[in-house]
Formats: sequence, structure tokens, C-alpha cells
Amino acid sequence: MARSSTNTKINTITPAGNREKDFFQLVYEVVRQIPKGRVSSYGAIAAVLGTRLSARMVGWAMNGAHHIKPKVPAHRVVNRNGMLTGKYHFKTPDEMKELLEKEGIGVKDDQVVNFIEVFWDPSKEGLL
DNA sequence: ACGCTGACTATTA
DNA sequence: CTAATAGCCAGCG
Repeated sequence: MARSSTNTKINTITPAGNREKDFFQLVYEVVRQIPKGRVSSYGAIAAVLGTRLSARMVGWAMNGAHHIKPKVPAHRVVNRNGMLTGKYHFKTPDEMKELLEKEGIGVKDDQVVNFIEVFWDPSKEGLL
């Protein structure tokens, strides 16, 4: 990544004691911090990274999160509405729902039940 | 090298 | 209330 031409600004964030990492790497880290039985949203993660408007990139990062070294619970990441928008990007669309239910998260009609209750805000918990 | 699309979100009509 | 539009950045044709 980082083609660099006239941009490159997302890597300027470094919030007190945080190392500069690639946007994707940061996303993976935050997603990995999501506790079991909780879910997060692209916007929340993007906001922590300082790119609230670039929530799409978070989803793009998830696209490669399937084959990276540490395990990235991408199934715990849903959109702002709590809808499993990326379920079709998994090996099987049902896997995301199954995983969420297995963790104790109710999923109804491709949407997280009690999304507000199970929602986990990384910035509120205090990331590393 | 240019243009479109995309696992999103917020704002405006 | 719902629908449409703009903004973001990176990958792919």
C-alpha cells in the first residue's frame, strides 16, 4: 500500500504512544481487540483511526483480513445499522451469522439483535 | 494512465 | 419517515 503521490496522511495519526502503522494493519489490530460477544462498526473503527469519512477503507482492509497472520474477527464488524453487510464476502455467508450467534450475538434477518447493547466502541474502551 | 466500483457514513431533499 | 447525493481511498479493467 501507500502508493504515495501527493497524499498519504492517514499514517499521521499516532495518538500518544501509538506507532505508525499501515491503515490496514491498524484496522486489523482494532478489530482484534473486539471482545467476544460484542460487535463494532466500520465507522467506529475508522473514527478511531482518524478517518471517519473513510469507513469504506475499513471494509476494504477486511477484504484482506481473511488471509493475514493473526486472526481477525471480521464477523464481529458490521455496518452502522448493525447489518451483516459483508456476510457475502466470507467463505460462506452463513458463517458470519453462525459465528455471531455462537458468540452470543443474536442475528435476525441479517441484522444484529440488540445491536446497541452488543456494540463495542474501541475509542471508548481505549485502544492500545 | 484514467475511470469505475466498493464489507460505509453523514447530510440534504 | 425514506430516498438520493457527496466524500473518502485503494484496487482493478
